[in-house]
Amino acid sequence: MTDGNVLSGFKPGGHDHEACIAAALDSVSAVCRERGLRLTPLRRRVLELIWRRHMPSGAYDLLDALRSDGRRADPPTVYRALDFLVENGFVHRLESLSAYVGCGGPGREHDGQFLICRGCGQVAELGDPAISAIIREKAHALGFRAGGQTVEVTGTCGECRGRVEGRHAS
Amino acid sequence: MTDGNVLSGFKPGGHDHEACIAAALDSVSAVCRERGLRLTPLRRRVLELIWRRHMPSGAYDLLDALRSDGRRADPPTVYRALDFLVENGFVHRLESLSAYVGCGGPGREHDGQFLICRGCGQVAELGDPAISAIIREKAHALGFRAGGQTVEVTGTCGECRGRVEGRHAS
DNA sequence: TCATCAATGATATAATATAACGTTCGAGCC
DNA sequence: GGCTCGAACGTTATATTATATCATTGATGA
Repeated sequence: MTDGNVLSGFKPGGHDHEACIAAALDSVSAVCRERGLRLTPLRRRVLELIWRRHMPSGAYDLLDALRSDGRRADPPTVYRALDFLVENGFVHRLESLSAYVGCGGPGREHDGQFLICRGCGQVAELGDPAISAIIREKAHALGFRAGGQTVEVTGTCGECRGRVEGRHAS
Repeated sequence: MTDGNVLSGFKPGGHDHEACIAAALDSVSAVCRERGLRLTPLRRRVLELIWRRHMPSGAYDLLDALRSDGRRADPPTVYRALDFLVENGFVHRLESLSAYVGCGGPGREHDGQFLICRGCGQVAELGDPAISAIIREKAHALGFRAGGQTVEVTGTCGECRGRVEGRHAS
């Protein structure tokens, strides 16, 4: 019973992370070319840093990382890059964490739904139309016209639960 | 096609706001008595302020209001009261606004879903089990055990849409 | 070449939130 | 009543997240 709505899953330790970063950058790069958006070196670098950590990044974490590059950077620098990335759907902001993650389906219109693991800190992104639709419908029934949806679920991912249960099991 | 899952709707201008505040306070008061929780004057006052504004309140708005009471207050004062109110389900925090609203179904276990009107700033709260359930199920299908859900929808309420459409209509 | 506008640099400050420690207050017990 | 204890609150300081503003740079097209 798998479904096709997982935009980005929990990553087991061993996945090819460099390839995964490269694929994300290429994909965003292609969308920018199509749409005439400017993926400047700064924006590209911020996007890369977000993918590289592979877990929600705070704006000030990114700022520190930019400074480690040797680049002078202040808060507006990183916030402007984030604004660009979020507005264009390349990165999502997790409201409940004040943090940012790469979008698993950049260029595709969707409301993201996020599963945030309390154990490992990783996040999975769903782009499940059934969830969006039921929320939109229930809102509509109240006369409310829905725009953007924020759906964030905290809990425990399979891998983390496995670890804990393994430790506690008889 | 109404349903019973609206915990707190958009309030038309003319509703009896004093009664609505009083009812909320009484209800929380009763739950505290049942559970042996201490609804101290400060906590009660913060809760009342939240209901009185009837729209999401920032912590520093509440702080200013407490100071207007003549009371000395600093950030930890209001944050501690909010912690108590949120932990016990008397108030919800809207992550996307960093603001707080009164819970429409205090004492009842539920994941709240919030409709946030961009026009009037008011918020409606749903406690819709179908929404919670589908999110929990989709998460479960990925091996994720869901804890708390944050569901916040921005959009336009019926009343505000009516106003805008009225103005623009032929 | 120059005009223009988007992007970035740079400084300052706003808005939200918590850490740490001291003081008061109230409930239960003697 | 007086004690003890812990929760609530007071108080100071600081951390974290975000934006306003104006100057500068740099790419693009007239």
